[in-house]
Amino acid sequence: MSRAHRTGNSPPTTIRDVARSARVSTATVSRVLAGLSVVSKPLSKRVHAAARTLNYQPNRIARSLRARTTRIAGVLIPNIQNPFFPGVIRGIQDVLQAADYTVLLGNSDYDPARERKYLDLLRAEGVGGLVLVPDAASKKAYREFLALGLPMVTVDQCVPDLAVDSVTVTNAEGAALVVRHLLAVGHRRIAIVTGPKDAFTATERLAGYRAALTEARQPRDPSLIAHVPFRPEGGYEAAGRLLSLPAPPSAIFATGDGLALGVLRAVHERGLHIPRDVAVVSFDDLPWAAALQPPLTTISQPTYELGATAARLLLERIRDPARPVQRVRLQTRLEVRLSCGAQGRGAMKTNTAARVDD
Amino acid sequence: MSRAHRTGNSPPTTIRDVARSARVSTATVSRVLAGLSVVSKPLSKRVHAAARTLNYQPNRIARSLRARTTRIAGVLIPNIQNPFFPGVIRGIQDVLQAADYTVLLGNSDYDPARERKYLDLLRAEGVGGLVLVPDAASKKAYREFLALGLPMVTVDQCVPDLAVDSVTVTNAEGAALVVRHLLAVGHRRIAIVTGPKDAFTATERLAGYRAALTEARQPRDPSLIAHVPFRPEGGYEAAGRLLSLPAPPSAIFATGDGLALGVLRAVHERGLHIPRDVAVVSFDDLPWAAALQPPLTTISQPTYELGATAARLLLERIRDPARPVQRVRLQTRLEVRLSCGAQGRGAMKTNTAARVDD
DNA sequence: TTGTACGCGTTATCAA
DNA sequence: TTGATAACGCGTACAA
Repeated sequence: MSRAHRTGNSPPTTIRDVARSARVSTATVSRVLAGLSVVSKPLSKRVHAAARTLNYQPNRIARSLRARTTRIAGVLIPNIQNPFFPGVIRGIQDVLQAADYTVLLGNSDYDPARERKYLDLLRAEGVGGLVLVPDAASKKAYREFLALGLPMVTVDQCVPDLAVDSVTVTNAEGAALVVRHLLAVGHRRIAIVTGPKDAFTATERLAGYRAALTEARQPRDPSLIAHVPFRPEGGYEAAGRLLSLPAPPSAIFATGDGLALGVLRAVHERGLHIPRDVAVVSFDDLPWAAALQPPLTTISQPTYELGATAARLLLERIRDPARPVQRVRLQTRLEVRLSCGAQGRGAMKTNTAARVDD
Repeated sequence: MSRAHRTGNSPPTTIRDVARSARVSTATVSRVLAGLSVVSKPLSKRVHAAARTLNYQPNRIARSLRARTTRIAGVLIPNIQNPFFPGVIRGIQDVLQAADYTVLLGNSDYDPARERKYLDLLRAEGVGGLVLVPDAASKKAYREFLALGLPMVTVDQCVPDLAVDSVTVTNAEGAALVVRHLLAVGHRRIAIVTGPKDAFTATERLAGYRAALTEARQPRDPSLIAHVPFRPEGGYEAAGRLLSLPAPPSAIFATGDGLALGVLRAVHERGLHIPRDVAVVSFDDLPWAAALQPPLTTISQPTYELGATAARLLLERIRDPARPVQRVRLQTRLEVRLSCGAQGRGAMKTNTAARVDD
């Protein structure tokens, strides 16, 4: 009696309720609903009917306990507030949800300790797999996770000598595209503001920058290369230094839109005009890049696809843990707008934009 | 033998392993680790030692099955890609994680069907509570969730006649701040671009706009009010219409930075100068607002605190399901920058900025 | 204070 | 083909 009117919520229907209602055993109900085993037509019908009328939903927790794994996938991101990630998360989620997986999201905040803690938590929650934007610092933790036999996929960044599926973009090629375009438009002193030396994307983009310069037989001035944290403040500080150089650059390539925000601030504070006094180009193409004045020329990344692909890789690995490691590269694309000076440098106008677009 | 070298991963240690190692019963282990019941010193010590050396982590799934609830909290957001939400999520996550809760994140995409599905899923995963950015469309689904006795908190938006804890900001007051400032700076034809009529924040901000106009005894021109979807395209379209008016506004108040992005594009496309030809003010103060040229004057919202407060309310409600409903309002703040024409309108310069800042 | 034993809701094994 | 029953790992009556 006291149970009956508890808080007004009736206890959820279990497999036993369905079994009783259909006058079969719980085993039969399970078999019918799993659809694997063969059950006779009449019983099957009765079970389905009972399940429907009782609005039976299998208890995922009990199922997990039994199966020793859940249909939950962990997603571990260094910083949700970086506007690059939401698109990725979205892609991951859409694909996983379609496969009846739920997403458990974590934020490591670029802190190895926090990351570690989250990894443990995910394990404890019994996740069936993990999509991860790795941080160079915690290779050991990843190894442990992998050693447990848990499926794992890396997005955006790679952990060099870890045999794990990964999805990244063509960082070097994208950076080279930028530099080639800048050269074509007439720039000669091109600076690069990139992330920490141990960050995979920072390194690759820097490599692309160098390659493009070499390929054009341009000198490489080390003072035009800045390594800073991947945040607006980093870009601000780096741009400040670069613009104070005796021979300042005529173009600054920020390898991320966050960085570019800081670069822009430094440029504006000095009253410099973009692109007349200095061109600014970036990497990411976040939604606001086109709204800036002048609109920002950037490398566009397929964030959604990055996530969706990672999720697909994860599902495949869950299905077949023994399959060979896959390393997928997604294409980047140069979005030529005005901040690079494509149309603003008088005699130097070129049709690079058209050339690049195709 | 075949089990022994499975995939190289030893089976996780259970409470039984600890019990055996400490030469006590599983019940004692459970009691010691829960710390509720009283256990004698020596046994307690042995248990702790055993647990530590075996690196025992209680299985959360088994625990959930037993407790009929999990230490997972659901978070349901209409759209992660809206840069307003990551800050909120971050706040939620920090607080919940500190309380040993994990966050299960969902994206409804403003689609009631998807939202519905996610709500069901969260229930199936046995979440212990829910933090929700509600969508007017699915009031019924929320009611059901609540009827199940599941703790729930609403952020950013309110569901008017639903008795549920909520955290929102002072939308009307913020909007009024904007309008008063624009009036003080000399604007008379002030347009507002806001969200759909059934969106709580859109309505409140519109109310603030109206109130400020009335309070200053200014006429209200209905053609200066635009309701559009809360996305850049909406802002673009609305601004286009407004600027084509026979008597166009001298200032446009976009009630969200996403909207402002579209407004800005429309203004730029017409070759209009901000703030000389038209002022633009916004709501949210996303990280890039200050990097625009001119820097965007906006109402700043405490996104992180919004999330953190919601999480705290949720924890409190979980602890005490019977406590009275709490509706918390967080303060907004006007960030006066240049897009409003505070310093750009010659004779109309005022010291509003200083007045507002304190 | 400690231990035994049951049940949470499933699925899988074994007999019938 | 179907049903009884034993796990999965934990917490907690209840008994000792």
